[in-house]
Amino acid sequence: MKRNSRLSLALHTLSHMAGGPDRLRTSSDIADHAGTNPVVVRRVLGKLRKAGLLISEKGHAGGWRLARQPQDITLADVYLALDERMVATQEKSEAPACSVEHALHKRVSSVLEEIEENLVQRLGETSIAEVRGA
Amino acid sequence: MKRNSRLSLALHTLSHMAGGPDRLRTSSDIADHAGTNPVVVRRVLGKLRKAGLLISEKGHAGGWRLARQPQDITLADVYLALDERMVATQEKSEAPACSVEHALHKRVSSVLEEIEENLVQRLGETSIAEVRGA
DNA sequence: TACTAATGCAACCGCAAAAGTTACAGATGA
DNA sequence: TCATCTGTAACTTTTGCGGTTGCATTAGTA
Ligand code: FES
Ligand code: FES
Repeated sequence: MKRNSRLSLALHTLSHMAGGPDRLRTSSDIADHAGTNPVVVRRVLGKLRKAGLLISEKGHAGGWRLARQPQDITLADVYLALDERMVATQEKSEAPACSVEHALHKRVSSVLEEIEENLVQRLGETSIAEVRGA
Repeated sequence: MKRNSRLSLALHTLSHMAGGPDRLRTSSDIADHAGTNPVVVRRVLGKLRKAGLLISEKGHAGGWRLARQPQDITLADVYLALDERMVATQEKSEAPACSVEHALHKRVSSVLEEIEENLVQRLGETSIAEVRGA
């Protein structure tokens, strides 16, 4: 696959599921479709399951399906479920040598934070159903 | 450093320069301040120079300074200068097995593209001067 | 002219994150 | 009882990126 694959994989998979929300799909099917492998799929979808976006069923004839209606799943739900931060720094205390202008440093961080929030808000305005829709 | 370091480094550096726009700073000074090394700094700032945001002067007593007034440099300028794409896939033809639903695939990509554009637009609303400002 | 100090750039190293892979336990329907 | 699917852990492979070294070039300065 490529970079940023997790969000991309999640979105593509959910979009497919949006048509035929009741049909169960195995991680193997999904992996074939997405050009990756079942374990990677289960890793990503597992996060979506923990976030309550998907339901998985074990055993024979098991698989994955949407936990809600497509119109009730926003891109922000997906983004947040993956727990990545694309804009803001994944802060690790990063102490700068910038002691005198420490205020400036925090200022930069907070601006980045605002941008991140804005992104999430924007993502919240589109649902999976709309992605599929048109 | 950490993840997303290029945008972060660029923003911090420009913010510092916004106070004292005429003073020349060497990549070495900047590296010390940012906790990295001169070559990395020159790599990142080089992109900003190509984008016309910075001017570098070679030779003895050379260094870096802003090419424009801080209020005329937006975060979008910086983001675009670095030529990264945080949301949209850095498309590499990624041919999906998704032949039947090819339209859906493109749809997903275009949604991601819209989000990316929205991000850039948001970044365009803040200038370096404002970051420093307050 | 010689010396010093800076950028610009290419080539490489090393690390860490992420994908890919293998293996297997547990669950569940046939 | 068997086949099939999830859940997870452990391991390997790939890759992006910061870090490092080296050196040509440029430009002040003595
Ligand atoms: S390191 Fe000085 S502002 Fe961030
Ligand atoms: S792979 Fe099917 S929509 Fe992208």
